[in-house]
Amino acid sequence: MSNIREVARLAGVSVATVSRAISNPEKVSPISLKKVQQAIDAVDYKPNLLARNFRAARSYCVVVLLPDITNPFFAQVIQSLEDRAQQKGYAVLLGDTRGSNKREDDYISRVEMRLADGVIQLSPCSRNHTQRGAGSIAWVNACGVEGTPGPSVRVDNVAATRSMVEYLIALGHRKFGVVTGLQDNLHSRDRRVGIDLALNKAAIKLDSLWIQEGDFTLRSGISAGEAFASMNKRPTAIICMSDQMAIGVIQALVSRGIRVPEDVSVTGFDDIPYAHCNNPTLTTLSQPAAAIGSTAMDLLLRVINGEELANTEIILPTELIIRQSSKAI
Amino acid sequence: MSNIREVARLAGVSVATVSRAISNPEKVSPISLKKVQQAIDAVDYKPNLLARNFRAARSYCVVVLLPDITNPFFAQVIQSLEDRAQQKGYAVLLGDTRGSNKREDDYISRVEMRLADGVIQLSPCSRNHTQRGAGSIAWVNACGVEGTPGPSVRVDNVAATRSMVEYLIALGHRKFGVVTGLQDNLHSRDRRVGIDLALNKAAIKLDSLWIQEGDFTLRSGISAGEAFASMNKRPTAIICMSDQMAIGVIQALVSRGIRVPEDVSVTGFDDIPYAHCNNPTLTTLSQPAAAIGSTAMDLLLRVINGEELANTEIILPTELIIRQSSKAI
DNA sequence: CATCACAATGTAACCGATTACTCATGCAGC
DNA sequence: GCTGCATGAGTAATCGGTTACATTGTGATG
Repeated sequence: MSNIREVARLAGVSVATVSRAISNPEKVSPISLKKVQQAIDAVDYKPNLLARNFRAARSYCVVVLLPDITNPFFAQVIQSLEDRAQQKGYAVLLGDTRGSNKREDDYISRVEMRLADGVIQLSPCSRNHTQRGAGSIAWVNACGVEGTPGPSVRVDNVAATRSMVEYLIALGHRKFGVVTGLQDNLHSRDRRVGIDLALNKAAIKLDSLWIQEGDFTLRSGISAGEAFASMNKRPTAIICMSDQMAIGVIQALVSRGIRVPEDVSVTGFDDIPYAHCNNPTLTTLSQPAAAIGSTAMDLLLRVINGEELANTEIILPTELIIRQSSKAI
Repeated sequence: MSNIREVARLAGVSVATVSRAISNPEKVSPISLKKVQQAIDAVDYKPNLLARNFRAARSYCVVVLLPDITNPFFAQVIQSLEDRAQQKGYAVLLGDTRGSNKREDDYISRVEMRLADGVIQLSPCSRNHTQRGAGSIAWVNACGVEGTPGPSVRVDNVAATRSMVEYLIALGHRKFGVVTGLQDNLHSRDRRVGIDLALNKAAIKLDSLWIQEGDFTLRSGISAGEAFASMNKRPTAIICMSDQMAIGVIQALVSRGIRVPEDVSVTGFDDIPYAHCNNPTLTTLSQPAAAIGSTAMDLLLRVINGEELANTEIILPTELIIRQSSKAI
């Protein structure tokens, strides 16, 4: 493997000149530049960026922590994150935690050990991570909830689900089912708050039998749908906290002969691409995945470059997307 | 930021002893070990792995090149890849190329510049990359096609689509539509070969009007479905080269009042999770995504560790999954 | 002609770890 | 008591770049 010293020798200049020829060509005479260029071509020299980064104490790498890359919503966010990262000369280390704290810690320690310059966390931060060094580590939260410490970008989950429930109430619904995320997930909490706000205002009570706990996946949606299908009395509208779960719920209901939306309306959250390819197409709350991704990356790069963003919180808009899976009672 | 010298000073030992205490504790006396441990705790020392890796000339990072992370099939593969990588102490750099050769080259150059130890390419290699150093770069192809140079893991695309067409012929179908990937994509070619083999054997001709070019995405499936919907004469079965396209095709057909499978059967390829949550559920060819991922990572790590695998080719089985979207004529 | 500014280049320290090599010490065996 | 060996620990070179600082040469200016 050729290194800078070999190039210098071949070009008849010093290593400093070679280094400058590569990173500050304007500081090198045209003659030297040409000699260096020829030597580089001759030995097919590629600078060792591991060495460069080591010297610069920068890895030009960021970790993206997410619970599940197979969730199309996250896939969209990470695609946009990565776009922006690439534009700025950064690479994205995939940190699919699958809900494991140990894996999350492993990835965070990569930053502490300088293999990455920062972390973007694509989920609410459930653990108290201030003590884990959110102070010392460049850290941005995306897709989180109200009250997240540090810089963050998110949507207003409370207002979003509230608008969904208000819409359903306007359609005449009074009996609601809810499919939540895991109980200790903060998304579940915020989205539930929005639901309760709208229900309380309309003086509607939520039957606890009709609250099913899921984990945002298709599979858990199917289970919840089966649970609803096997009930004697059913809600007229089921609000799901993710599109994946909504699609699962619909699948389970339909396969048991319960029609959506004729017998029951079902709504989702996220507006993943499959939402408008489902049959029936899915009424849902659209999150701006691409904007969340690029904004989060921009924030993180600013933090990495030393800007003091403290608790900068960027809130992006959701949109109620009305499709076939909901109808008036 | 504390470094090894500071720990050594604090512990009253040499840097060599600290280094050994961390990586070869059995070579250090219990007394020194304890002093070092205390010093490490005292200054909250984290070894700089960037320095370590530089010294070792290893990045413990691999690049995964894929065309589109929002395709759930790739998401599943990469999840399994990453699992295995993490087990072995490696990290996964996400290389979503979105079909851009420039981006692909950017990622490959990260390996040449030692920021990554190897590449797993999750798509057929379309360009002649032997000259790009598939010889010098640790490189494994996954999800490719017959005749890929270097180590690879894949399914038999020809046999798979052939079995699908044979199944449809057995159901009585004679008029076939096909939704392909991009024309120059090698998957399209192989899968087409399988289709043609089965059709030729049954002496069935393919009408070129019924061959639609897509790009494996939902969107392109919708376009293809619209094209079929607007035809006067339609095939009785549409074979799609990805589940995403099949779901898009079904969506477009159904929204124009064409029933699936009563009016037309539609089949996919991949068996993504949405395939069995679609309405109708999708008849498709299942690829072992998780096995592909872990096998590819295992292969790559062997190559990185100097094993000579040459043209090792691992072929994993597909399975014909019959669901609701196909029926006898 | 002396002085100075500036451009181009070279020398060598440096980043933070690992590790080959050296050295000191202690103990067993004769 | 001497030799030989094992063990533990220290010294310093090393990885491949970057860059502060030193040096040289050139041309402009008074």
